[in-house]
Amino acid sequence: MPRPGKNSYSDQKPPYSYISLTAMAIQNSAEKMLPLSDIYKFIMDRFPYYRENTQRWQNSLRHNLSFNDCFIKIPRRPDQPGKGSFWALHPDCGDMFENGSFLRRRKRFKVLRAEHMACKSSPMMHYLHHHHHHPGSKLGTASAHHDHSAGPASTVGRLPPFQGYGGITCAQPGGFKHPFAIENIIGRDYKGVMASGFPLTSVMHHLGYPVPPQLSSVVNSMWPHVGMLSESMGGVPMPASSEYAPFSVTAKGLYHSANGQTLPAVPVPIKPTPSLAPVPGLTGLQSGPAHLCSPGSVMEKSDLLEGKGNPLHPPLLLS
DNA sequence: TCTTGTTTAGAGTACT
DNA sequence: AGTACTCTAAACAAGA
Repeated sequence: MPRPGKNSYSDQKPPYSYISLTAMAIQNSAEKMLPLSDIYKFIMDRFPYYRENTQRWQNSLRHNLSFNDCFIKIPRRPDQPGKGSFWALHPDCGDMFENGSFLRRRKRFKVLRAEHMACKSSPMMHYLHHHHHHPGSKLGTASAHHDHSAGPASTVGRLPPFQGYGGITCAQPGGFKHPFAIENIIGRDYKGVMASGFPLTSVMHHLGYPVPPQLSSVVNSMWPHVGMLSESMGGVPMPASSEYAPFSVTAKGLYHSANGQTLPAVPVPIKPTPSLAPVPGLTGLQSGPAHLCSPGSVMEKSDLLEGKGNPLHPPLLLS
């Protein structure tokens, strides 16, 4: 069996669905929204597999963007010339991949008719609505001394300080953590991992603060093809990895909490390809639900309407 | 013309 | 087994 590492997975299909790849790209962007071409670029940069047969997978990807309610289209402003719209993640789509598999969602995200009108037809209005009524979040309050408006200095300079949905509480009063936020991707045990100082960088990123290179380099070493904290965030430049980080990272120390227990910190395909060998020290995680995203569960829209509380996450404890 | 976006359809696969 | 989800293909329209 080929061992993870050098070029093992370079040309193999990544263990992610197009939906997860797209969400990754969007979530990784500074503004939490990307034009189609940038989504393509992100995927091709990170996954050599997708540098071929572009017509095929790009068609599928476009299909996914249109078909799935978890993606919303945000029109360009008149002063933002360019082709196509921006694509963002629906603020309520929550933990689509909470079962730990990035190949298959637990449940398709579907918006209600009325909301669909607001989000799909006029997503920017939806964004404005949410942003207006939910200007803060638990993440925000956790660092209340920071000026929330001091977001990422709009690296592209083409948009207003659109912070994406990552900081919007929306229907999750406990603090919305997007499934593709690094917190959810690499682990749920905040307390344990916080001890290593790791998710702090993501939180900082969420809040729009520059991240010290020494911190972001840790992140990049764990999830290099995602590059959550890339050069645009002031972190170290992220090489286009030829490996799939979840199976090749050497982050043993970071995956273990203080009591030595191994954390379910990697996205695991339901049916790993033979070459997707488990990382030493992560045995037992490659099969079955990993629950790596959060202990919360995706709620039906009807549940939301019935006011059954936070459907996704308990309040985030940062202390 | 090329890119983007929408829609329909069918096959394959995982989940319940 | 039935259902749900993903992937692929294709046709078509609209806009840059």
